[in-house]
Amino acid sequence: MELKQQIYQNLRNQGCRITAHKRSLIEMLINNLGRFLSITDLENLIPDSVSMDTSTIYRTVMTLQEHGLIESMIDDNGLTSYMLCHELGVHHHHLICTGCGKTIIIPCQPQLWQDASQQCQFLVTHHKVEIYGLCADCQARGLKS
Amino acid sequence: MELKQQIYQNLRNQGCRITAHKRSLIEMLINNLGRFLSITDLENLIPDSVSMDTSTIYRTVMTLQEHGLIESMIDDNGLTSYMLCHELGVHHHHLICTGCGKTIIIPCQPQLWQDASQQCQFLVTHHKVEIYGLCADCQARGLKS
DNA sequence: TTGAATGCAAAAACTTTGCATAACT
DNA sequence: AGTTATGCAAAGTTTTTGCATTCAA
Repeated sequence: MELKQQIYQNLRNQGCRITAHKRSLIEMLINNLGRFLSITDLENLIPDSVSMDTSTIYRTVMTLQEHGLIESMIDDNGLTSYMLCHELGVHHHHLICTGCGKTIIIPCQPQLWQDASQQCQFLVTHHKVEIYGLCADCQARGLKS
Repeated sequence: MELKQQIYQNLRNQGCRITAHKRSLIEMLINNLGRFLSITDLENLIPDSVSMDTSTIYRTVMTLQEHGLIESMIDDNGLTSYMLCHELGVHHHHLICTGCGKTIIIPCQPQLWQDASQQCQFLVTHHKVEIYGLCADCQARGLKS
């Protein structure tokens, strides 16, 4: 099934309605697969033909998150950005390009902190790993970090 | 030299004045070494004998951060917390107890991303690694994650 | 004495909420 | 028809800023 249809189906299964606004927003997220988008980014991506209130964007990304369809990331300024989950349910992390926003998936390697946590009997519940830098394209474009 | 004096010296060297307010705030941070404190935490820690405006707290932690004396961390709600640097200049990460806020230092493990980044020619500039969970004490106290 | 630090009040930035209306199924 | 979603406006939070005053060196 096409990604979009999978998402619609997932939402419908839990009583969500597929409105024109949700379609637009999901469209924008699909067009930016692999790139984190802030609320402001999303606002700017809304096509002129659509009028969507900011509160609707907030509410919609919250819905998508509750359904496990998007992953989020908090930047150094405390602002949250979102993107459609890469593979539903597969835990991973990202290399995040500060030039263009593109991300590259990297596997999670919990063994890297297992020794330390076991040693002091620390019970790990969750973690945050984000690697920032410049992707090959942005380096080629001459962007500096 | 005592930690407090080191901090004062460092600030003085760059033209900062050691005011009564800064002393109080640094005192609070020293009393909570190894524990991240939010702005609200700091406000609550101000002794009754001292009156300090919130804007002063913001400005002071910013000053300390500019001088490289405190490290910060952004929680899942986008709120920033601060603590005095463990060892100035030594890069590391933390296991962070969500029960009591205590942290345990763990070394940085660049092998987490080195393979992947080299493979796709991604130039890493900085990164964020935070491991959350419950410390031994909080588990013993019966706290659940 | 002079420039940095502070309090206060106001504004800015971001997010959430209540309610009447519109839209989906 | 019944319920969810939306727009709008208002309020809530957190953070920043301008300016007159105070304080450290």
